Amino acid sequence: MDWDDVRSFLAIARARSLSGAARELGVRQSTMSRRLEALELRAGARLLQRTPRGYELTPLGEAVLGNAERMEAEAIAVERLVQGRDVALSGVVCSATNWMRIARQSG
Amino acid sequence: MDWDDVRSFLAIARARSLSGAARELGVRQSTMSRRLEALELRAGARLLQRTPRGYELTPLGEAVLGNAERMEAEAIAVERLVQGRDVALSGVVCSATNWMRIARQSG
DNA sequence: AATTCTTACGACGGCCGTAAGGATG
DNA sequence: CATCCTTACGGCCGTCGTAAGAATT
Repeated sequence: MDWDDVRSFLAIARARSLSGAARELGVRQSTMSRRLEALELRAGARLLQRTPRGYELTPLGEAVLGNAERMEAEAIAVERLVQGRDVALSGVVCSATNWMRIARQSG
Repeated sequence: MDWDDVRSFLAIARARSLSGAARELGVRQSTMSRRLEALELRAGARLLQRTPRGYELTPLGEAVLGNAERMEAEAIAVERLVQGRDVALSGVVCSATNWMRIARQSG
C-alpha cells in the first residue's frame, strides 16, 4: 500500500463515493475507480464496498482506517518539518556536484 | 513525500550508503541516486549528506526519521491486517460487476 | 586502483483523461 | 432520466537499467 493508495482510500472513505473522492483529489471519477480497483488487488482484499448509501468500509477497511489516518498524520508532520526551511545549507559537508545542483534549484 | 520516498530514505539512512541501500531494496545504485535527488527536490531540503564516512542524516533528516519510522510501522501493520485474510466476501452488498471482478481475482 | 556516486540515453510500464456504455435509484 | 460507476483506447510522463565518466579514499 503506497502513499497514493492511502490518500485515495481515505478520500473514498470520507466522501462515501468515488465521484466525491475524485472531486476532492482533483482527478476524474474514472481515475478513482481504477485506483480503488488497483488498491484492492494489491491488498488482495476488499476494503470498501458499494451500498445503497454509497461506498462504505468493510470490517477490514475499518481496521485499516486507523493505520491510514496515522500514516496521513505522519506525512503531514513531515510536510510541516520540511516546508519553509532554510535550504541554504551553509556549512554542510556536501560534494561539489550536489552543492551546485541544489544551489541551482534554490535559485 | 510518498511511500516509496520513505522506503528509500530509511534504506539510505540505515545503510549509510546509496549502494548498500540499493542492494537492500533490489535496485541499482544509479536508481538510488536518482531517488535521493528526486526526494530532496520534492522536499525542497537536504535530508541526507555525503560525509567521509558515507551518507548521514542532516539535522532535518534526523527530525524526519521518527516520522518515517512510524509511517513504516503503520504500513507494516496494514500488511499484517490485510495478508492471509479471507477474501470470499460472502454476504457483502456489492454490485454484480464488482462481484464478478473480485471473484475472478480470487479464483 | 578500487569503490562509490552521477548522468545521458533509450526503452518500458503505469497512470491519466476522454469517451462511450452499463448499473442504480 | 439523472447520477454514478466501469472500461477500452491512445498518449504522456516517470522510472528503470545500462554504460560511461567523475569523485573519493
